[in-house]
This record gives sequence, structure tokens and C-alpha cells, in this order.
Amino acid sequence: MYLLIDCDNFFASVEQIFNPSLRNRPLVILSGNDGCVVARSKEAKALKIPMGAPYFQYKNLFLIHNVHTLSTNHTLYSDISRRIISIIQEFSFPTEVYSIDEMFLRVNKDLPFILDLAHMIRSRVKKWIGITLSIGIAPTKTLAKMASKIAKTNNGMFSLTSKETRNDQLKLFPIEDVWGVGSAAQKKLKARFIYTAYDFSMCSEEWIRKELTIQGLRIAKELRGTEAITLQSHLPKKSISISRTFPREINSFSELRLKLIQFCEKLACSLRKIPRDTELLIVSLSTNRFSKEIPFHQKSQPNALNEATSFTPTLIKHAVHTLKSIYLDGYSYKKLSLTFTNLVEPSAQQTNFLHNDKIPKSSQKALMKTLDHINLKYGSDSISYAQSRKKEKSPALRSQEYTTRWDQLLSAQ
DNA sequence: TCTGGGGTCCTAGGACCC
DNA sequence: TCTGGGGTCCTAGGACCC
Repeated sequence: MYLLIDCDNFFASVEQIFNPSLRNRPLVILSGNDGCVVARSKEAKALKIPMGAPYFQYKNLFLIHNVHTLSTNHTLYSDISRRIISIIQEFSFPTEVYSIDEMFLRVNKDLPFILDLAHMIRSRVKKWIGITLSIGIAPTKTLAKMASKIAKTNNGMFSLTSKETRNDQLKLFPIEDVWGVGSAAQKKLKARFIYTAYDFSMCSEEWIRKELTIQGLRIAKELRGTEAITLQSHLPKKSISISRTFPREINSFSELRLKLIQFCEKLACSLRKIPRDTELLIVSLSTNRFSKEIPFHQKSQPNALNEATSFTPTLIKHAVHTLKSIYLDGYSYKKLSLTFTNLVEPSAQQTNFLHNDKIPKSSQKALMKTLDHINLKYGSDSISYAQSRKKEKSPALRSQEYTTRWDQLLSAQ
């Protein structure tokens, strides 16, 4: 059996742990630049505030209903997530950490045991962390996801283990809520009068394979109770990226260059943490996709490196060079992103016969190690490249880093 | 004025091989 | 007049997730 464990209203719930005045009231968490809503408390959901709602369009509604708004505090959410994961992993069943607030567990035991386990996990996380979980139990991952959604309105737990319950629930479950069915698939299905998970599970395999590819077929099989999507534990990362939408449009190369260098420093640091080296970097640049006056323009450029590396100066050099190749004078850019992909283990490094570093590999490694160490000990912007030196102020509505910074610990009297 | 960020997987089509 | 058949690998772009 699979368990899907999902944290209820995760970001909002985390904020409520540390600030009791935010409990039992509408609360929304905003994306970067306070652009749009990325999380809502139960009360905010009840006000029909949709996921992704642009802040500026909803400001008035928030005022009228006294909705509290906060900027995102990812450091805090990641740390709480890490704690919850470690509590669940103590039970020693195979797990897959699916997202910051979701996790699959595979348990080869009988149902009474599994129900006991699920209860224990729920109460422990509630007591030790203060977060409420919804748990779905079923023979496949897709059904477990479905069960966890049903659990939200069923005291936090739901099992789809018996065939009878399963068919009843499939008939009630809208097709668009099925895991893996997005807007494109939904459109095709509804055109064929397929509205529920049950309708979908009854379609012929040939038709599904043809219209919705192998992915659609897997979903259909899983809905029928046949495992087609396996547990994926501890998969190494294939790519890492960083991207930002700017509050204002940028139309100077030097300003973009500065941003890109800052991205490079951060991303190279994450790369060394995994630890991996990258063989391919991709820089992409786009204009405002909502602009009515200027047509949307996006350009993405890969740059294959001579040798896999995680040495910040080399990465900066190549990234800036790539940026130069796609930057067009006269455009106003709204978003910049940097991706490192084709990641290789540093020990499995293939060196280039023709390439000759000015600084020996061993010195590069030692230098980066020292840099990371200093930044870890004294704060992430203690040492940076002169080219990227610039203080960024954190958003006014952001909560404290209660669990990751000594100077922001909560004190109790 | 103002509209997020970080990922994975799959497919079609081109380039290339003998 | 008439131009094969069977593969692999890579990449861009789409779809999807939270």
C-alpha cells in the first residue's frame, strides 16, 4: 500500500505556528516581489481566493475581509519541511519526498497496521511540529493522491483499499482533480464526455495511449488499482535553476549582468552543496508576458562547458558571455533565469585534454570550499564577487527566520 | 504600477550511422 | 521514370506537478 502524506495549507500553517494571532483567520502568502498568492489558510480558501491570484487585483477584497498577507519565507518553510520529513522517516518505511509539503510512503503490511501507523504519524507531527496532515491510503500512488484529497473533508484520513469504496469514490471524483491530468488532457477528455475518474478508468487503453500518450495510460491503470508509477526514492537531481521576475522592467545590459552574476554565485553554491559539477548552463531572458503593447519575446541559450565545473568564476564568465549573445538592445526585460544541467559527480569528472586551467583544479576546489565555509558561518553575503556586490533588502511583509538564525529566534516569557 | 519559482518526464523531429 | 531500411542520440518544446 501507498500512503500520501500532505501538509494542510502548508505555508500558511507554518506562519501560524509562530504567530498565534494569525490562527483561525484568512491568511495568504505571496510569491516573490509580493506578486501573487501562492498559499492560503483554510479561511482564505473559504473566501474563494484562487491559487495564483495577482495581489494587486485582490488588494481591495483583502481589505474588506481583513485578510492578512505575508511575503514568502522559504527558508522557514524548508526548515519545517525538513523536520516533518525526518519525523516520518523515523518509522523506517521506504519514502519518496514528492514536494516541500508532500511525501509518499510504501508499507507492505495489513490495513489495521497501516491505519494505526497513519494515526501515529498524524498525531506526532501535530504534537511535535504543529502542522496538520492529510493522509491518503491506497494500492497505487495515483489513488493515494486521490484519497488524500478526499481525506481533507474526512477528518484527515481516507483509505481507498476496498474495491467497492473505490468505485463509488471514482464516480464522484472530477477528472481535473486526478493527479497528472492537466488542462490539455482535461480538454480532450471533456470533449469525449469524460467527466469523472471513473469515466476515465473505463476508456479503452488504445484510445488513451493514442490521445494522452504513455503518461495517460499509466494514470488510467493506476486508477484501476494496477501499479504503474513506482516509488522514486533518493533520485539525484538532474538540473537546478534560479529565476526571477523583476518588479520593474530592466532595459540595461549592465543591470541584467549584475543580476546574472548574483544568480551564478547562489546557484554555484547550491551545486557544490549537492555536490555536483555542471556541464551545461542555460541562460534565458523574457519580456513581460502580460504586456498589451509589446509582443512577448523569450530567448533561451544553452552553453556547453569544456569541462564540468562548480567553480564560480568560470561559471560567471560563461553565463555572462551567453547573456551577451541573446541580449537585444531596446527590449525591456521582465524575467531572467539561469539553469545548470547535465550534472555530474565531482569524483566522476571527465577532464578535457586540450583545456588548460590557469588555476589548478585542486586550488579551485579549495577556494570554493573556503568561500562557502565563510558564508555559512557569517551569513550568506559575507563574501561575494566584487562585480555582484549590492545589498538587497528583504520584503517588508516577511516573517522572521525563527528556526534558522540565532538573531531571529523567538523568545518566550 | 502591479501577474512566482523550481522541478520532471515525454515526444517529435533532425542529424547521424551502416 | 525510378533513390531503402533499421537503428541511436540529441534537442526543443510542451505538459504537468506543487
